[in-house]
Amino acid sequence: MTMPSDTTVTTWIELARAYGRAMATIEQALTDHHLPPLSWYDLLLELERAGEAGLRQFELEDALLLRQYSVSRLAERLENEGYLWRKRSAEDGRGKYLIITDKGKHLRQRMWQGYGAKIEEAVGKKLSPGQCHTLSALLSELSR
Amino acid sequence: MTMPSDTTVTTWIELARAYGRAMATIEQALTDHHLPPLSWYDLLLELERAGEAGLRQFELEDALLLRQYSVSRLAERLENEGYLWRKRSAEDGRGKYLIITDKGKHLRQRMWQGYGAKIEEAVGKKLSPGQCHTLSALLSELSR
DNA sequence: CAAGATTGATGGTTCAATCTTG
DNA sequence: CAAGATTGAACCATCAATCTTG
Repeated sequence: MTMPSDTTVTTWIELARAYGRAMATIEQALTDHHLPPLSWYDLLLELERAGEAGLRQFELEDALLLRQYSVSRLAERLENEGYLWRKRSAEDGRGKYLIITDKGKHLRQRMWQGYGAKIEEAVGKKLSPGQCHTLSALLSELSR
Repeated sequence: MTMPSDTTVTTWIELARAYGRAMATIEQALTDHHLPPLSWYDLLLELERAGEAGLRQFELEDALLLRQYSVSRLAERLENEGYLWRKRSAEDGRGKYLIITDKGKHLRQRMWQGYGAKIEEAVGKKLSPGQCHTLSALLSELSR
C-alpha cells in the first residue's frame, strides 16, 4: 500500500479547501435569498436539458453523484413543491420519468441569478481565462 | 451583477466533480474499515499538532470550515468516545480547550492508513509531481 | 433472482434560541 | 451588550429492508 507524497497531500488539501470555500459562498447566497440548496438546481438543470421526455431516476445517479434513495427523496421534495412531476414508464413498469414543470424552469432561472454571480465571484474573478483552462484540464484528470 | 463565462462555469463544475469523486472514494474506504468520517480525522490532526496545550473551539472554526455549533457537536462525539477531553479555560471562563488523548492519537494513525492510501489513489496516481504543483497553486488562488 | 424505486429508523447538520462569562 | 459555547427542534442523509416488476 503506497502512501502519498507531501506534494500529493498538499494538492488534496488545497482541493478540499477551494471546494469548501466556494461551496460555502454559493450556498450562503442561496439561503440569503430564501432559495433551495444547489442539489435542487443540479436536478432541475438535468431535467431541463432532457426536455419533455424527462429522465429516469437511475440515469440521474451518475450525473448528480447521488445514490438511488437520495435521488428518490430529492425528487419527492421537488415534486411536492410542484417543480417536477413523475410519470410511470410505459415500457418498464418498475421505472419513472422525472419531468420538469414550468414552475421548475422558473425556479432554476431564479436560482441561476444568485448562483451564477457567486461562481463569477468565487472563480471567475480570481483566475484568468488561461488559468481556468489549465485548472479545468488538471481537475478533469482527477475524475477519470 | 456580472455573470460567469462558460470557461468559468466549466472550471467550477470540474472542481465540484473532482472533489466529489475523490471524497466519495475516501469516505467509502473509511466506512469499509469501520472507521469514522473524515471530519474526525481533521479535528484530531489539528489537536495533535497543537500538542498538550490544546486548542479553543473557536480557533477550529476556520481550520475546519465549520460553524460554532458544528465544532461543539463534533467535539462532543469525540469526547464521548474518549478521543479527546475538554478543559475549561483558566483565563476565560467562557471557553474550553480541546486536548487529544492517546486513544485519539492512535485513532488518527489508524485512519491515516486508509486515508493516505486513497489520497494516493485519487490524486497521486493521476498526476505527475509537476502537475500537482501547478494544480495546488491554482487552487490556492481560489481560497484567497 | 435482479433492477428500479421507495420507506422506517437512525444519526448528522443546521437554525434559532439559550446559557454563561467578559 | 458581545463572545464562546451549548441545545431543542426541524430538516437532511444514510443504511438496511422492502415493494414491484422484469
